Amino acid sequence: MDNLFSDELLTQYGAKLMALDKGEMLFGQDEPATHFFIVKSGRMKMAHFSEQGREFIQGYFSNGQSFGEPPFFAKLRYPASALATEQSEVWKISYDRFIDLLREHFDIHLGLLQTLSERLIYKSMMLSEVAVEEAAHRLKALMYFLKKDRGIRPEKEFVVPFTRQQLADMTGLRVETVIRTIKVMEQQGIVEIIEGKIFLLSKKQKIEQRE
Amino acid sequence: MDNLFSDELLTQYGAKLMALDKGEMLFGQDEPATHFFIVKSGRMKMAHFSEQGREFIQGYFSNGQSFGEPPFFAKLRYPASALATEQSEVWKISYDRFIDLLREHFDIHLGLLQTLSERLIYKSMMLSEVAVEEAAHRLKALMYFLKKDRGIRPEKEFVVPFTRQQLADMTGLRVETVIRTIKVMEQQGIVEIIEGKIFLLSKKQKIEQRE
DNA sequence: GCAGTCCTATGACCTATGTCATAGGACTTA
DNA sequence: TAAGTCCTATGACATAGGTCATAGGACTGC
Repeated sequence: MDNLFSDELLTQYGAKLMALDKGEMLFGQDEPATHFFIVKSGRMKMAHFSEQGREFIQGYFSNGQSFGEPPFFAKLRYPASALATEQSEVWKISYDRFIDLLREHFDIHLGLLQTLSERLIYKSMMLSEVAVEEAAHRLKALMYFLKKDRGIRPEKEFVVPFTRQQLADMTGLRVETVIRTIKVMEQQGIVEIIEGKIFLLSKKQKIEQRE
Repeated sequence: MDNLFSDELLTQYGAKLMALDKGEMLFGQDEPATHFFIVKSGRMKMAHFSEQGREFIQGYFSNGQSFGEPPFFAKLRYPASALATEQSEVWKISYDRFIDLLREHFDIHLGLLQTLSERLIYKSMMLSEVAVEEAAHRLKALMYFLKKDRGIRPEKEFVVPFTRQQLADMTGLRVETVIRTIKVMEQQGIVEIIEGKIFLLSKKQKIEQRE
C-alpha cells in the first residue's frame, strides 16, 4: 500500500524532485493547488492553523505516500499547510502529465482511489470522535487506529510514535489534557508509560495486568 | 458534478435498484462494506452513533450522488450507518462488476477520484473546525461551505436548508447551543432569522444592515 | 379534533477541559 | 558549559458549552 509509484515512472511523467530542510514549508493553506506530491525520503506534516494560531495536524506522510491530492483533483485551494518535520525529498507532480499517467496505468488509478478511501475513513472516524467523544475515548480511538494502520497485530503491544503534544494536535485537545488523560489510562491498564513512551497494551496484557 | 452514472450504465454493470421507506436503514456502522450506492431519488443520511447514542451526521446524499465508496474500495467496514430521510431509491453496486466499469470508463474513474477529493476536503475542513474552533466559527464555516457547495454566488443570500438539530449533529454541538449561537450571530448581522429559517447574509447585506 | 412528535426557545446549573504559571530533565547549538 | 528549546508534569482557577427542565407552536396520523 502507498507505494504505487516508482522513481522511474515519476521521472517519465515529468515529476521533479525537491529537497526540503527540516521545518521548511512546501505549501501554505489557502494557496491554489497546482501540484501534488509524493514523499521520497523524510517526513512531511500537513497541518491547519487557526486565526488564533492553534495547530491541528491533518496527517503525517513518509516514504512513498502521496499528499495534497484532494485539492489537486478538486481544483481548489490547499486546506492545510505542508511542512517538512525533518530533511526530506518529495516528488512534485503537475496536473496534465499526471492525468496521462492515470489514463495509462489503471492499477495506479485504482490504487489512488483506495488511498483516498482509506484517508476518508480516517477522517470520518476522527471527525465523529472529536465531535462527540471525550478526551480518553478520542485518544484510544486514535491510538488503536494507528496500531492497526501500521499493521501491528492486535495481540501485540504498540509503542505510540508521537509526543503528547502531537497527540494533542491530532485530537483537538491540549497537551496538559493529553498528559493527564494518558495518566488516567495508565491507572486503568489501557496503556503503560515507560521512560515517557506510551505503550498501548493488547487485551491480553490488560488482563494480565489486572491480576 | 456528481452525476457520473446514467441508469443505463448502472443496469448494464449489474446494479440493482432498491426502494427504501422513510427512516429505513440501508446499512449499519461496522458492517463489512460489500456494496456501494448511488441515490436515484429521495435522500440518504450517513450518521455515526456513539455508545451513548449521540449522533454525528457525516453527510446527506441525494439525486445522483454516490456514498459508501470509501470502505468499499478500502475493503473495510462502514464507519457510519445509512438511513433514508424520506422515501428513496438507491442503486446497489457490487465490487467486481464495478471495477470493470471503472476500467472501461476512464472519465467516470477520474470523476470518482474528484468526488472523493471534494469529500476529503469537506472532512478536513470540518475536522479542524470541530477540533479547534468554537461554536460560532464552526457554524459559520459549515454554512459558508454549504452555500459554496450548492453553487450560490457570494453576493447572494443563502437559506440554510437544515434545522438547528441537524446543524448541531453536523458540528458536534448541542441543539441548545446552536439555537443560542445563531441568535448571537443574528445580532452580529451575520444571519437573519425569518419565521425560524436561517438566512446567511452576503457581505453586502451585512454592511447594509449595519447602517 | 386531539395525541404524538418535532421544532424553536429560554433559564438555571454543572463540568470537562482549557488556561496560566511553574518546574525539572533531556537534548541541541553556540 | 551555558543558553535555548522541547518534553513531561502538576496545581489553581476560569469558562464555553453541556445538561436538564419547561413551554408554546406547527404539523401528522388516526
